[in-house]
Amino acid sequence: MNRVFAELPEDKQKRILNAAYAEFGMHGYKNASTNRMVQAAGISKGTLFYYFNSKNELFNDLVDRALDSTVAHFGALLAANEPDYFDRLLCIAKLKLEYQRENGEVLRFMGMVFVMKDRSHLRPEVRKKYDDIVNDARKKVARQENLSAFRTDVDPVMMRRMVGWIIEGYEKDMVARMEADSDVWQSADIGDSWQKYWDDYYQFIAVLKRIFYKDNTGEADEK
Amino acid sequence: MNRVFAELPEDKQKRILNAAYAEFGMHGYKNASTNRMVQAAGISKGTLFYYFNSKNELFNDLVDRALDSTVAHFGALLAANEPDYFDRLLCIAKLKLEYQRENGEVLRFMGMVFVMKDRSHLRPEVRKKYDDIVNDARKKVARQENLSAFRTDVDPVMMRRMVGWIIEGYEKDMVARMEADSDVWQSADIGDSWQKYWDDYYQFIAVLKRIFYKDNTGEADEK
DNA sequence: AAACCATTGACCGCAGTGGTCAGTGGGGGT
DNA sequence: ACCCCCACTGACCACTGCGGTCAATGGTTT
Repeated sequence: MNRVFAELPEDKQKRILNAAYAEFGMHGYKNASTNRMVQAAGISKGTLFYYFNSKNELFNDLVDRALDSTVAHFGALLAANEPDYFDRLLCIAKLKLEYQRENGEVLRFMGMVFVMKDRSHLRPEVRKKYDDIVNDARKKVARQENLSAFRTDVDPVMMRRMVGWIIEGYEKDMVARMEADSDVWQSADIGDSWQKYWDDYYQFIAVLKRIFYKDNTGEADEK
Repeated sequence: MNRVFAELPEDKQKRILNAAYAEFGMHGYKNASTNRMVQAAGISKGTLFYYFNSKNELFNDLVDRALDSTVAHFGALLAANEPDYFDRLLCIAKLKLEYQRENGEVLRFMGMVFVMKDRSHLRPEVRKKYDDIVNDARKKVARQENLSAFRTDVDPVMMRRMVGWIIEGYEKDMVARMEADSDVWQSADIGDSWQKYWDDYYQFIAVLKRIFYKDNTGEADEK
């Protein structure tokens, strides 16, 4: 990366990075077009290659930045120790959706990198950094597992998988709803609609507890 | 579609169609390459365009065939009336995975058509046929809804969504496992490993019933 | 005035696209 | 033996879009 880029006004940097994140995130490494990037960023082709010498260098730089950014945002989470399984999921979701709102391109980009089958374009150092971070996170999450409050008539591993699928589905829905409402955000007070989503989510987590924890019968004994 | 193609030996037809299904399914309409298709099918480029006059005609023909094929395979399901919600899901899954095993390319292709945002390449008649079938299926499924056995302490709509996400996740897992085992199938007796998956699935459905139906407490009262 | 340097966009060679068509060769009719 | 038919081939076409380059530009500093 060229020194000049680092000294650019922050908003211009962001415009360029976001355009690149979005393009890679949508089309993957190979099908991402530098032409579309520069058009979206509002700069000329020459400038992009002046800042980053090649498509590959740009890509690796983006991965590196995205890793730093996500670690900075989610790192604290892994240190904290919320004891309840679902409350911990709630924390994760909160951070994730917060990050999604202000940095959606980066998350989609990281998702694409995560499922990318061909990693030959990742520089070894970057690939190592990526693997280290992912493994570290996995280990820390595993250490926090505590399923003692779960109902005992269902295999806990299966239960965790189920919960995972449900959360995934719910979050996908939530993001879709948020994107549908995103034009409203531009003008109206964000706090309100944001709160609405969270009320929904709290209720949703409460349902999960009622279903998967042991001290609730199928019949309504609370509401 | 050329008359000559219809008079081809069935296996040659299938080889060509499957190659095309796979290519479109993997890369979408625009990025699908007729070159890769003919290579995978083991025919020459000229032949493909002799059978189907253009990429677009081929695509529409594939959609049309896929619709007929899936309707033939799943049509009976919508008429039948398995009263239990989960057992009905089980029927669906059984048909789906059966179809998947012998016709995986078609399912992936249909999935791609289903999520395709740009439908400008679908001929109007084919688009209409597609929409009619999808809407018809939706209506019939909705008519069969009967949630009276579900626990009453959770919103039934939310519950149905959760079940949908779980099933989706489980099936994705199952397909992945099946693909990992697919080399085994080639030689060993298929019946056995196939049965293994179904035992798993039955158990999985039993768990869902235990969790989402009302007359089970959180503690083990059956196993 | 001169040197500097961030920025531009026309341009390059290339890879891969959907589609074409003169040519080929085996089978059947005469 | 002949020829005609026609399914089939693959070299070829015009074209698009790619990653990447570089002479030219123009504002700023010396």
